[in-house]
Amino acid sequence: MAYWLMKSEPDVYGISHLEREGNTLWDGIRNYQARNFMRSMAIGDQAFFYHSNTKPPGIIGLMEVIETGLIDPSQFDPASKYFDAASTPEAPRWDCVRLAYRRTYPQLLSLEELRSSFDEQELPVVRRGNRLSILPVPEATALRLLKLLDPSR
DNA sequence: GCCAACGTTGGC
DNA sequence: GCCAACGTTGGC
Repeated sequence: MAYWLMKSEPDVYGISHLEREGNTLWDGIRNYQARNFMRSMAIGDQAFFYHSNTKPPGIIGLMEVIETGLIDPSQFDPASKYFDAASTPEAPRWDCVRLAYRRTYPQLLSLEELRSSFDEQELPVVRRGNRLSILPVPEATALRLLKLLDPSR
């Protein structure tokens, strides 16, 4: 079982949306590196939900991968901002996974706090200018994160 | 609003 | 294949 960090802007799609829906298709990823990380996900993997472009940014919740290898339908929808005219149903370019809501933490663990606890090797999201919206989290880092997020467990 | 850190595109 | 121009993400 692997751990991941996945960013989303709470104004667009935040942890409260996911809590309401129960699970969601993580679509709209249009970066090959991020897509390849999704391709390497397995059912049961845990993903930290990171609120980006907000004040303050940071980890707010936990999700679980419940389906993999799904074709991203938004690439074929001309009305979608994620429409990709170069992608065909015969050879889809973008795929995604389905994530289930697991929990919302009582307090957001801010980027500033993350920087004081982890270096760039342990948690790449702390690197200045890191734009990748999906990142792997090494197990040792994940276990420390879980403890920081919920000391009672 | 600024800018760092990329990724993408297209001319050559 | 190189690289300049441009676009995007996202922190500050």
